[in-house]
Amino acid sequence: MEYTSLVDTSLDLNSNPTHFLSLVPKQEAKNNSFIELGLKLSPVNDEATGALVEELNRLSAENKKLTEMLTVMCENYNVLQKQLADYMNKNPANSSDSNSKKRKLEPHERGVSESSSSDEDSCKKPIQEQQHIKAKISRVCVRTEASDTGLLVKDGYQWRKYGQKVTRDNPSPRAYFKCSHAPTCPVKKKVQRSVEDQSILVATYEGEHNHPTQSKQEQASSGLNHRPVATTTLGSLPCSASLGSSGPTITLDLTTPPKPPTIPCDEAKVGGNNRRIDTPEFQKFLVDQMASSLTKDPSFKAAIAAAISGRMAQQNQAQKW
DNA sequence: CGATTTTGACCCGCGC
DNA sequence: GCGCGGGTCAAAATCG
Repeated sequence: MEYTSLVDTSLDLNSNPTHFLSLVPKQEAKNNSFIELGLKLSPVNDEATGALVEELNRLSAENKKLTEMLTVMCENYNVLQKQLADYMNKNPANSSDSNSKKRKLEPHERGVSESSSSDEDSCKKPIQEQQHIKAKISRVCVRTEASDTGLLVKDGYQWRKYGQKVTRDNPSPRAYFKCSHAPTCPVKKKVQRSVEDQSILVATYEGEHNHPTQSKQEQASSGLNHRPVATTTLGSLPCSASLGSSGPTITLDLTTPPKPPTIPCDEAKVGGNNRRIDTPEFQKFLVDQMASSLTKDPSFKAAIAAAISGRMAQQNQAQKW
């Protein structure tokens, strides 16, 4: 059992669209709802911006409370894990299967599974240290066309591929990239297709960029890979987020049109509390978690900015026609 | 012709 | 100590 399964915050951003739309006047929400995500791409309306800042502050406070709740959950998880270990010791026959399949974990898997231990630790570690770790490694999942075999995840930065390997646990090759925008930039990126779903590219970023991203024009011209994000209203994008010690994982579905929220029953339970994911309180938490995850990750911000500006350019073109 | 990608070789940490 | 596997290097190939 992985820690992340207990705090799986996977959600469709569209799960509660009214929450987003209620923050700004309808007309503006239609065109500028991405502002909730901290992407100040165009100065629209000072009043609306002020209201949003206020809303963000309120959500930050809520987020703090929820972080405390998460800490409690971590402790509960530790207790459960100990109980499981005891049970496994008493019933070795049941555990033989997992023992026989001893294997080295993928780095990104390690990131997730280590989240069990490191998140355990993180419950005790100072918050500053946790944030330091989270700033160093982040993961972004991008859904692509199944037929698309490329390993390119454009995110507003310029990358130079320096290696490719086929790893043991995943038949798809893993590509290694270095940031080539600035020679001194220490950031590295690993991109590999997900074992479970070949259409999902998992990009793992290590380090932080010590330079600004590409210019808006460059981003717009490069666009997002595979398929441009087909909407400026990010709130309707099929998207999910999950927590891990290696930082938040964002999954963007760039291939499917926005769908109504569909949350599997078993995913709708959180931890042992059987808390429903569709409660307003929990959805608020998820949305807040999403927003903070997105705004924390500069690469993701750049990717969204590129996608949005690209889309806006498309719309401008369409209007001219 | 410079930048980028490809790919085999090498290095190094880890488990046995 | 040895083998395995992930990560990196660097020469050759390719691209624009």
